[in-house]
Amino acid sequence: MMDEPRKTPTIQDVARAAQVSAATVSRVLSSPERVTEATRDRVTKAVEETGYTINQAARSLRMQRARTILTAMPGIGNPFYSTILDAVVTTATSRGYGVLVAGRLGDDPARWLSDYYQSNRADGLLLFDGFLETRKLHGITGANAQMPLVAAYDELPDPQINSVITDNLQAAERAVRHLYDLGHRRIGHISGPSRNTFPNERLVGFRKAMFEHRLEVREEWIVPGDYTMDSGLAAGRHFGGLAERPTAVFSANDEMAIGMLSALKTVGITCPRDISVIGFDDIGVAEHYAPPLTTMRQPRERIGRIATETLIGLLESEVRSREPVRVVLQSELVVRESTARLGSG
Amino acid sequence: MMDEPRKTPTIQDVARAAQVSAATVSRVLSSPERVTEATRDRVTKAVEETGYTINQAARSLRMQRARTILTAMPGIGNPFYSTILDAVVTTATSRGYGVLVAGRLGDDPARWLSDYYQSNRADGLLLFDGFLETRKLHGITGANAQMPLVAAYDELPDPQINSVITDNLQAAERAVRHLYDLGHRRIGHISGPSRNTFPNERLVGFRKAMFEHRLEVREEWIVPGDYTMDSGLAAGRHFGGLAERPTAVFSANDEMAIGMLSALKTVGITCPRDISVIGFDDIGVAEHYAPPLTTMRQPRERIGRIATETLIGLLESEVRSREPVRVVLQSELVVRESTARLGSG
DNA sequence: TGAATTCATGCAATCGATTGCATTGATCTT
DNA sequence: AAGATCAATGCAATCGATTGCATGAATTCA
Repeated sequence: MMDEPRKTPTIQDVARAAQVSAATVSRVLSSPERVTEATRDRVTKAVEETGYTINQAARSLRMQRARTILTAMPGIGNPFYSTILDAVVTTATSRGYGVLVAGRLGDDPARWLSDYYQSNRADGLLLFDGFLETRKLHGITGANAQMPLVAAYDELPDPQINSVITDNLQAAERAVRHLYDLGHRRIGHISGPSRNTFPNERLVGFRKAMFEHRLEVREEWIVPGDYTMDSGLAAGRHFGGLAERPTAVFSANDEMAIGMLSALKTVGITCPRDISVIGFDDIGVAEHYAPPLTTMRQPRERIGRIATETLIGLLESEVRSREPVRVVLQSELVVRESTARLGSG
Repeated sequence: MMDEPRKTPTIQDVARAAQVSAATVSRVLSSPERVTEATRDRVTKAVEETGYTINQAARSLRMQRARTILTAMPGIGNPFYSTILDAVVTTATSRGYGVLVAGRLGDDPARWLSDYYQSNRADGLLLFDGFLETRKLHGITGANAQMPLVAAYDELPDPQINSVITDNLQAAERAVRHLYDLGHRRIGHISGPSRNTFPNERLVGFRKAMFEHRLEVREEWIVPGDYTMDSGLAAGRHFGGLAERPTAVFSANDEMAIGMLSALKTVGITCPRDISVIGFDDIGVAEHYAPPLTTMRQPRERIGRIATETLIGLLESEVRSREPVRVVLQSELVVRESTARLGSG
């Protein structure tokens, strides 16, 4: 018996083995109830014997659907997004969908992404990249390429597009209230980047909460960041050099909080003795940082799962409803040791 | 002018617009030199006008190649792997390949993965999961499904399969030597998990280095871990409860080092005053942890890039060489503040 | 029992791109 | 000038699965 490289079996091979037509095999696979039990068994057996696997390329071509979703995120290396991606993959896989990951987007992201759709590689898009301008997005949804799309990122997505988001305003208020409740009155903020026209949502929430608590907002206590540890480091240096420092800081994400603490520590300012810090996201290290970080935990796993389910639901429903889907999730305050009662140090 | 949903243009549409046959359009796209400049221009123009994108499903079906690679990793949420994935996506995209991410593997991972291959969804596999047993892997490479495969993970992969790895033995020795040079003689280790038959490589390197430096290896100073922060935490508690503690610890990865420090801090043991720690990988937070972590930096970006290039090279070479490819990269010692000269605290 | 209905299955067209072979016209050779 | 050579292009088969329609057998009903 030669060990020759026999090709992978096709539906025809199965049909021959089961002594039926290819059409019947196809039916057994997709709508078994339409086939007699006897033939069904014969076919099932033949499938097993031949080791048949459906050829997705052929299937996609014929059905005009790839059973694959595309994901786009600003940086997969970022632990925040990678957790979401994990949930996306798990959910999509269990529903029989593949997950493609888009690389760094070039000059024309909309075109780049919709190419995946036009070329029949992906049926829909999960967009986790808030930096992609809404304006450019219209190239994806509008025009001739109507790629189904669910956006899931921090900042307000265009209300016209389906989205799964967390309530940043409310979360920012909770964060500030937590600091307020601990007695802090001089509160600073490291903000995320603002998009073109809109100010950063967490920054807005911060201002709103400060106003509601009748606290003074000092502009020198609001430092713009870009969600990287390095920008947190810069913010830390800024606060460290100030004559009058806030007693507590709300950072728009954990990385920047960590960067800030790292910078402050080098100039002898320790947390929570000299300054309290609350972060955002609850990334993996937050719990084990020194000190363990108080933070607003985003339900990342849920974001990923729900966004995926929403998209797949969209793909599989015949009627495309006009109303965009909007899911708003809440973040959760996780109190650890980086925030302390004022003066307790 | 109606805004009716015109379908995405096919090669036939382009052919009609350019007044040539579909065959010619195809040739302009794949081997332009075989076509007159005049027709080539006409076709190029027609492609632009129609906004034509090649239908990958049809192409895959005809060519029996999907221009897509599959990646499998134990946990995408893990920052170590997500950085690698980032590099993989960037590299693959620039070479015109898509990247599919496999979900959690079920009972029969080999079967599961090779299904992607048989079903013409992926042309090859990048395997970053060392926990997948080599024995099970043979189902992927052997049998009727000869899926091209490049493995890139810590532990010794089967020498028969292509791999991109780092030299763990050497790295472990460097780590121990660093501690030794700082005057440490009582050195402990938090190890990664051992695979069935083989002991963990970094553990082996640790023992080897200890032997070479003629240092005593105390079994109670070697704590098994599983690369999670929680297992580092447990290790920290273990060390904390010991009557005689090591003065320095080599942790098989950064997360466990962080977990350990976090546990030790709660019992008043601080780093580097009371204990020095060197980690492994140089994940993002290592630099900004308190204290900043000394670590063996793995060239994650290179691992991802080289593995991808190797796999694509394999896919595109006509002849499948019998000799497996093996690339061995070196890790780099990054000295920060978690390691200090003995007695300098 | 014969007509009507139902049901399982097969036939063949189709999805869109690629490519071996055939054809055409131009260029070269002697 | 006639045949040989070559380059550019078209024709048509092919990849493998799905599905509307046709067929024939079995079942139901009068």
